[in-house]
Amino acid sequence: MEAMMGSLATEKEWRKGPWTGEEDKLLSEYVCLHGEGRWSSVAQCTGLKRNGKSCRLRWVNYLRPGLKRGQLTPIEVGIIIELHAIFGNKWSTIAKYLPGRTDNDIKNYWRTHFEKSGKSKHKKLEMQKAKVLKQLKQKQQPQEYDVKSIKSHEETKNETKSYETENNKQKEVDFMCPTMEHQYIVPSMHEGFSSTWPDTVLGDDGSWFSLWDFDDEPQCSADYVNQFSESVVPNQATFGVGEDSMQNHDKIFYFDDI
DNA sequence: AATCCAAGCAACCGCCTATTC
DNA sequence: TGAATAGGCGGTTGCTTGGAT
Repeated sequence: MEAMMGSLATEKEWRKGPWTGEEDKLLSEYVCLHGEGRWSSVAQCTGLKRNGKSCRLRWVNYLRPGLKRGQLTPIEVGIIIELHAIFGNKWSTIAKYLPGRTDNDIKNYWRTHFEKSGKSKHKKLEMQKAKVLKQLKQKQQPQEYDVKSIKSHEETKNETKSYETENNKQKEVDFMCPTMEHQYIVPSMHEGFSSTWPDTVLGDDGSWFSLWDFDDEPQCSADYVNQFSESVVPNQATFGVGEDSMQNHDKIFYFDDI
């Protein structure tokens, strides 16, 4: 009876606004003990005055291990552009191909950089996006670079969804540890990439330009290309970083080609 | 130094779907 | 089978910060 009354009272007193360190600690401890899920029980078990949705969001977007902080790398941006052309505003789907980035991160980035126009700083990206979208529409068999493999991957996942929902343990593992497939699809996420590669994206002429207006000329070293190439397995989607750099791949996508 | 403004980000809201009873 | 509940997702809001004037 008391527990019930407490529960009812709690529902009317959900805390909102920024999370404190203490709240983060309580939530993290809860997840460590009970795993992800059962978010509505967090308040009961920990005394947190946060509702289940708020707890889940805080964990997924901020506390979850393995999250990446800081600016998106140019390759991540490229992946987002490509996947957005395929999936539209399916941020959570796109996020699955960018380990360490959340749907919220991607959504915020997209909104900041692509949904606002008129700023010269972003015009090249706008043009690049428009070009990608236009060309993808024109091609019935949009490549070689594998839109198809990504799509079939999603279909396969849908088919196995019922199995996964019956297997919560597996679901948790999938959630915490992106599949190997995903990791191969997004080689840019490998350690060291973001720190060694300048913040550039491919321009209309095939050359790289800086996203953040750095004065330094972007560099596309052979080491980088090799590192990139070696991390890609056959028959997986890959994302081009330059025409000269990756011609040895059977399935490759060049911005220039579309 | 003060003010304004845009970018970035965290968090909330509402809707939809899946699950449970 | 239908209602209730929980979880997931996309859209939106509001706060903070840093740069420009």
